[in-house]
Amino acid sequence: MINDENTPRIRTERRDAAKNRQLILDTAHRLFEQFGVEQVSMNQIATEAQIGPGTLYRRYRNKGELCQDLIKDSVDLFFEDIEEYLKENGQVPPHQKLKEILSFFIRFREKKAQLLTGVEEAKSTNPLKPRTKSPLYAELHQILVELFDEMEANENTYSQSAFKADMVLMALSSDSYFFQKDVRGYSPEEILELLFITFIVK
Amino acid sequence: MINDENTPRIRTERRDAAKNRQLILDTAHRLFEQFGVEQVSMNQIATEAQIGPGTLYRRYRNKGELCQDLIKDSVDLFFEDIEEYLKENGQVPPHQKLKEILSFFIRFREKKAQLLTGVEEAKSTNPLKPRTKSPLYAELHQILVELFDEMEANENTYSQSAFKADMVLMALSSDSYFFQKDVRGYSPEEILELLFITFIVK
DNA sequence: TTGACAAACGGAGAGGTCTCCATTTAGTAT
DNA sequence: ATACTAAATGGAGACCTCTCCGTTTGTCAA
Repeated sequence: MINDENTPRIRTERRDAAKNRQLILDTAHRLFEQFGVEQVSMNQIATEAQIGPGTLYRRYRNKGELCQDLIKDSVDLFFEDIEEYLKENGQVPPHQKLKEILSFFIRFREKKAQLLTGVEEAKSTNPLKPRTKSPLYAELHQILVELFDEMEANENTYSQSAFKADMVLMALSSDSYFFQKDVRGYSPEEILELLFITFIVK
Repeated sequence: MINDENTPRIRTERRDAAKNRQLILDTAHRLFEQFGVEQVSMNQIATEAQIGPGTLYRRYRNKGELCQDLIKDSVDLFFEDIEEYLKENGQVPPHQKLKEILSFFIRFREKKAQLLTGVEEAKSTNPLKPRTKSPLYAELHQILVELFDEMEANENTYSQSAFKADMVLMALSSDSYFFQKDVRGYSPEEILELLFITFIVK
């Protein structure tokens, strides 16, 4: 039974730091609301919050991390919904569970479009793999893989669950999803259906 | 029989402009070669070429467009290869032609990795859809759609060729492709095989 | 209380993208 | 040759991201 944290000393966050964190979060939330995530710069947030840029960047290395923090609670709720659905529907065929979860995610994506896009564009400073770092991606990937595995349980084909899960999530990235909506003109429901046909049903 | 251009007057490019264009191209090529596309800024190119930033930006709105111009010839050759292959193999089953073309593209992608990534990151300034604008994307999409249609010719399922083509190209975008290589650890051949299994064979 | 010190802070500044516009210049018509 | 004009130029400057580092400030132990 190991302690939750075994680092020598858990220095609690200083009071002024905590206050500033909340100030940043509030300011960002307000500015994002008012001008849209895309239009607001880190600079602007720092200025509006009356803190130095250094202070802002020491806490969030880029706007993506800030968005990540702003959306954290919603993400937690999202996964709770999924867990609950899966727990209550263990006997439902996996392809149906898969579809339902994609539907969950599409709704989530629609509701949190701007912040989610903000999170995904954290590529700056980062040498590679922006999406991997996001816990959202990793956790969702894990869930999809398990469902794909469940689907293939009887077949003896070479497992491509991980790859298929990556493809599905790729298809639901801001980039691809809004391309399908805005350029190809599909509705969220049509996109769900196309994903289902393409990746799930045989 | 309409003339190739029916605009009132085709002002030919001024000599100094043409010279500058070549100067920019040469300078960019050299710097890209030396430091890598990613590491070279528009600023640096302008400075090195001894022209003002304004001059550079009036010709190429961003680094993506510059990369696009630098890679143009290779892209033309790439499509010539494809056309030739398709012309000579009209009777080959479509799924095989598809695989071959994906293989072509993967080789192309490997050879021109940096510039291709540079092209895809032209999202700045642009409100949306970076990939649509690229003629590479559009033309390749068209070819894939035709082959998917050919495959589905006998089946009477709801056509999803356009969507599938988008998904395949998404999977072969820098973002996804190098994620699969660097994080998932797949080789180009394995990626080709996974794409084939996922999108092409029934 | 009072150091001591790590954490937090702020802002100067390096370097980037991109625009604007006064000025220069290549072609063209006279 | 000369004048005209639209294209091309370049650099100042607005605004951005991000780092570095000297200074300030909570926190804790003595």
